[in-house]
Amino acid sequence: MYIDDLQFKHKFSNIVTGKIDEKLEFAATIKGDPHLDALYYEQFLESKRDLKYGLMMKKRMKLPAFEMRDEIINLIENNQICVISGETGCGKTTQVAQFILDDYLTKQKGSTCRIVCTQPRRISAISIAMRVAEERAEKLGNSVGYQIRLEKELPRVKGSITFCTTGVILKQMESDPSLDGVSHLILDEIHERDIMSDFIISLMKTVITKRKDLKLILMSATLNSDKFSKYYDNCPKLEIPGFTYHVEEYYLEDAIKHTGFEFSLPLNKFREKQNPKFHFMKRNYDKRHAEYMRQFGPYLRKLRYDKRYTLDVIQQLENPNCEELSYDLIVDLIIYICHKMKEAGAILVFLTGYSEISQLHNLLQFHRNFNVQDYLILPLHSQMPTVDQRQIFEPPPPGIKRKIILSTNIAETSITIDDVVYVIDCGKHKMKKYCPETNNQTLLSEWVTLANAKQRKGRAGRVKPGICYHLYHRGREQFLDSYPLPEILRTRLEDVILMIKLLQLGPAMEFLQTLLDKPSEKTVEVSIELLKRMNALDEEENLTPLGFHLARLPVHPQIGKMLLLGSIFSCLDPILSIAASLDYKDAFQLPLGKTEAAELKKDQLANDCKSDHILSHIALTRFEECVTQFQAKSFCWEYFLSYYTLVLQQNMKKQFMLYLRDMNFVTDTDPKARDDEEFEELVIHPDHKRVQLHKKSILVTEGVYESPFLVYYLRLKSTSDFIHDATMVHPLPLIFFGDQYAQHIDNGVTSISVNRCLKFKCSEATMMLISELKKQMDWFLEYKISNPGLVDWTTDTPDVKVLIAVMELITNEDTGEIDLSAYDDYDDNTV
DNA sequence: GAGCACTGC
Repeated sequence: MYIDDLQFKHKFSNIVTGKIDEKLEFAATIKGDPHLDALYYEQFLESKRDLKYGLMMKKRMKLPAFEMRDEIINLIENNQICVISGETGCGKTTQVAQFILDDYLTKQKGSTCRIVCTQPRRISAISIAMRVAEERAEKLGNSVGYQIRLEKELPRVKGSITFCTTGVILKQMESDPSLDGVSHLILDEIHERDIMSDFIISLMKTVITKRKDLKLILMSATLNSDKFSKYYDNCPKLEIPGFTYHVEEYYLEDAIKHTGFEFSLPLNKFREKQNPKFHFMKRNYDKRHAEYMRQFGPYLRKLRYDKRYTLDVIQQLENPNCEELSYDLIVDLIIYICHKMKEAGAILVFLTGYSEISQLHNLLQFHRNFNVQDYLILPLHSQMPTVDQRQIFEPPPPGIKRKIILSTNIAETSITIDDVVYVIDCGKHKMKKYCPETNNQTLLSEWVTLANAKQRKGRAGRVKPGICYHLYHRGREQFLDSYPLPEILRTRLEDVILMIKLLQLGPAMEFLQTLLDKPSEKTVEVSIELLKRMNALDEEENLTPLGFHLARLPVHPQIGKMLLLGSIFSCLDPILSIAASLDYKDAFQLPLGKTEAAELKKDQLANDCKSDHILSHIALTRFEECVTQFQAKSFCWEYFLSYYTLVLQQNMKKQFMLYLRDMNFVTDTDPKARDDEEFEELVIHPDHKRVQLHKKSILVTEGVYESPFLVYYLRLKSTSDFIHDATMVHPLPLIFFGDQYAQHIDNGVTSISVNRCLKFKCSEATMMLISELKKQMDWFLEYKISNPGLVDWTTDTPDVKVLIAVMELITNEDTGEIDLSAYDDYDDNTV
């Protein structure tokens, strides 16, 4: 049996080590269909006579893009690749694809036109598709459609436009890299520089050499469109002027001038209290002050010379703390706008995160110069329940003077509120970063870039002229970066590397060098190392059978491996829930001012399971058990859960089952069909660092741990080094599912170690037993992964016996049959 | 003792 296995693996590696070029050789050119051409032409003429079409056309004609219609069509027709740039409001996203399609339809060659337009976000893919269908006086599913993960409304195959997320088209290209049948690929919003866009831009460089009849249209904001044109050998570029209303831009100096705000003197509280630390604080302050003046002295001197601001204002700016987030200043500004500014419209305040929103919300609630009843204050954060509410988009109810939205950068691109006329930009945002040298992920607040500031300002000018306050002074501006660091330079690359391998693009490093911005060699090395350690790549960096499965699954590789093991061990249902929750997002919400109640309900739901992972499964199971939508919504309301997140998690589980069935790991797509017992098993990330359990984990309140070990998925440094999700585990699962297994005999004492950092004392007999079982289990798992198929638990074969023995051993650990105790000096990563 | 934002046939 195991000899077959080796042969299989050998054959397998031949399948996946080809080159993408060979696949692309078979790329076919698109053939026309005269019958369809005529039919689509007739239908097009028909829809043009529709009253609604005419009405929509009047609006479309006002868009700047419309005036450049012929230029755009000619540019695309005469070039295989081009860049179209334009600011928000120019209409490029809704019009360019329609120009192309209408041109084909009119020339009676509609059957040869199939446009795919990618969007970075799910919501935009749907809403743009709906808008475009409306403009064409059609329903979705005729000439316009969309596709996002787990949701689609596809248009007719020929003569159509499909709006999809970049991830969807990339996933399709894994099996169809030549984009068979697609005539135009439009990559929209590429200036955002998300990983998917960067990746597809590079991938297309190879594809277009073999698909000469495929047109590639790159669409970006004007600011950095040159970069894309240069990347494609200076391909032609067209700029569409934007259309937004003028937004008056103010800075910190103006905010101080308008409100008369004074910052508290930095050392006051220490002086008052005769604090013994005063001298230390003073030295510290003096140093910061000197540094600040070195940087901004010239600017402040210029201000004095200009006389545009009073000396009082300039003195405020000389305080090195003046650019630090001041809630009092923001409150004063909001009051100033509410009392002094006549123009109706909502106020949008950009803050960095949850606690800032919460604090400002509190201050406004109880401020004596601010009559809360007159205003509608809405916090906006991805984990607050308000994101699912329509209130945010609707005009304030009668009797309410203004809508005031306190938001994170979610309102910068993802959520658009049309009636905003005033923007207050705190000048900072939080950003996730990865440091390969320390293998740390961080989430810290930092200065925004000029591109962010511009985008925030633009949010005030969507319906009429607006006003934007940036809470840093003009002197700061020259020190701000132009653009945010592209996402590909800020993350680990395991999934990107697996994609490179599945697409047969050669050595990972070589391909990554061809990207618009190249990730550091160290990051690539660290990621390849992890994939090798997981046994997803072999020593020559080829996909192993396991790697092949992981590359195809639409989840991060570690979560994919968990899914495969879950199916082999027949405990899929909880594993599917955990995978959906970890890979997508936690469904628990954080309602402002009700966090304690939310925590209590969470604990109640957890029912002492000592696992955030099992808790996510409980939440989803209880949700799935609800019979009616009303029940489901009440359940969510009671436990502060997001209905939409749970629906998506539920659908993800179904999707995972389909994948596992196609890979032959299961035969039935009912997740509970073969679950034998409840036991979970997770990927282990050992580290020698001291870490803290994040407060959102239910284990935080747990006083006594039966076991000193936790497994986790996400570790992120913010105010401290936090583990965000955890499950208490006993030593044996760690030994069986951890890697780098080794045995030791030191001075006659036998022990077992895993992950090079956890060492367990045990008797020699135990060691021999575990070692033999582990060896056999690993063989069997590798075999099952190379030759997927159901494990037949009813048979008596040695393999099944091994699995059953392991499962019994693991689940009965607390019976104390086995002597196993942790070495103290090795348990560094326990919490 | 605490939670930027996205995304996958």
